[in-house]
Amino acid sequence: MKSPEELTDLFRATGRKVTPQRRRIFELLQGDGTHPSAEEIYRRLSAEMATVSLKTVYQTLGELASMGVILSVDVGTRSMRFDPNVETDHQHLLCARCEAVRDVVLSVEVAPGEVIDGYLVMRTDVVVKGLCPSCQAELGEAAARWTASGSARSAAS
Amino acid sequence: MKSPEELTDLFRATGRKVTPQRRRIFELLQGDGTHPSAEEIYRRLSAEMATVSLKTVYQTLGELASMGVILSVDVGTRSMRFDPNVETDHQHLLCARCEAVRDVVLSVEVAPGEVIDGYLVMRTDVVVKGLCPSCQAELGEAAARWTASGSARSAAS
DNA sequence: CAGTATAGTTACATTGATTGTTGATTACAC
DNA sequence: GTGTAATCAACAATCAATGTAACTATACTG
Repeated sequence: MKSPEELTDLFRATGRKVTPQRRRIFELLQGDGTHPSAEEIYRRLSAEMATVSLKTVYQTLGELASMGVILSVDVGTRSMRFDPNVETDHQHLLCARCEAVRDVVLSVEVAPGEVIDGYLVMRTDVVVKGLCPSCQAELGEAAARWTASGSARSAAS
Repeated sequence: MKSPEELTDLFRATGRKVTPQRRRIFELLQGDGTHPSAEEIYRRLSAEMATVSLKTVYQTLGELASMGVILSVDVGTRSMRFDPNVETDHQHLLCARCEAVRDVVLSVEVAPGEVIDGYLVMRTDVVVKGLCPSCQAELGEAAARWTASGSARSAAS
């Protein structure tokens, strides 16, 4: 992701204003590989700026996403997750238990521009659902059974 | 998907009751390849049974899904889509414009049971986003531009 | 460096999909 | 047929996300 300074310039250059709340959101996202939700960013920001509104967070994240500076990722958890990694093409790993999300590079067999079953392909999104290392550790040998059973309801595709 | 008769037996065998509304939902799902949402099923059902409630539809679809008779599919549209095809392993094609969903068989490079980046894999879901044939036709040569621009907001992964 | 247009902020209301609650109704095993 | 547990319909509630409107602050301008 671009640095907070670069984002500040980019925002001003595109007629946007940079407020303390926005600058802080830029900083919080920098190098964050945990794919936080808007609520999570809001939680962190609220700790320092008691009066920020959730709306401000959604708005800033939305602008960053529409500018292509971050990615808004839908992995089937109820809420959108935000990913500062736009440099490398990648897919996502989702923990079925704790909902941790991690980037993973996979080769995708369907490329944009191709036509498959009559559909003109734009993009292909892959979500690999499994158990993260710490959830495996917490579950112990129950992990194999948990994965076999498909975990929670809603097969999510 | 199992036939309405088989489902009736299966429901009774598992202590569930089969009401006219449920039987009709079984029938509506039979061989439906359009991946209807709960609202869509409700819309169709309401045409014949004016007083059905949306809750009943959600409840019945939820039970069918938890019994493994249908799949509840999350392709990033706001609402869940339901898929009677549980026989063959497949992935999904989503039209970015009209939100039509179609099954597609793709080879997936990550198999359940494997460990990737420390994650114990349970399942891999692929959503190929593009333009369906009729939307391409409606857009004409604008189709290429539309797909290039990524269409609507929210890159959905 | 002050003035001001305009974007951003907050608090609050609203939407849309889905789920919870409850009292009335009904399927179905006996 | 009848009893009783499951299901139903109507309504309220939830959760993520967005819309509204009055107020505030940023960043050009002179």
